Amino acid sequence: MINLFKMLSDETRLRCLVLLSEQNELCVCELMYALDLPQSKVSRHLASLKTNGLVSQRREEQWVLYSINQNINTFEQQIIKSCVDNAKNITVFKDDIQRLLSTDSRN
Amino acid sequence: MINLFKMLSDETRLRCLVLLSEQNELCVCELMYALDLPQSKVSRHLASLKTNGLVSQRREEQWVLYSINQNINTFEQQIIKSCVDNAKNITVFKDDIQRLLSTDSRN
DNA sequence: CAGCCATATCTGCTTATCCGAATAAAGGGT
DNA sequence: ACCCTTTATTCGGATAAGCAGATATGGCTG
Repeated sequence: MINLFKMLSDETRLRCLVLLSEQNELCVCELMYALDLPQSKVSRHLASLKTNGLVSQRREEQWVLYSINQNINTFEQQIIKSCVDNAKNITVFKDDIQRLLSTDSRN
Repeated sequence: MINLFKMLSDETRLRCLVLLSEQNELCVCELMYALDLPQSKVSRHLASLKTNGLVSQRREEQWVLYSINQNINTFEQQIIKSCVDNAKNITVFKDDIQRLLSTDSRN
């Protein structure tokens, strides 16, 4: 539990998780674009989400696609779902999704 | 959200919240006893839970009784409930409750 | 009012977390 | 082989968080 909450207590990671929950799979550059954050920051936080088992990655050509790990336990699912629901009322998260959908940010 | 998760990402605070969820009201010395932790640690973490609006306190004679703040929002309620449910499967938390109930730790 | 108990806070310290900038690695296309 | 794009990692520094032990505060009791 502690580790899950540590992962959720950083804004960058929370925003990544919310976007990934909405979108199945996203590459780092799409997340960078949607979050409007520098590459090293996004990549670093995705790495820690992966280390803690919350996301998984697969490579497709030059991109690395991240998604919510399908093997997370019920508790983790519950909490993340609550976050995603709650995020719908919060400007930051709504803006992220707006930006994500606004253009094709993967080149 | 971030603040809630920061509060939940420390073991001492999480254990306090779980105990308080089960027991309505507890004074610091009961929590110290149940958690088997030094007074300053328990008090410090209760203070930060209070600062972040998760618990409230009232004084009764020589004791200060803490309880889950009744004004927390739906999201916070949801998350804390999930924690309490999940804690039922985890040894640390079960032991805390055992110790709490084992004697009258308030003098 | 002195002493006791419960609790809060301060002090000095250690460790964890986060950051941007720079560099490395890995694949694709020419 | 070389360059370009995408992503990962390393580095040094800044800030935050956590701790134990000591001290302070505040109510109660004799």
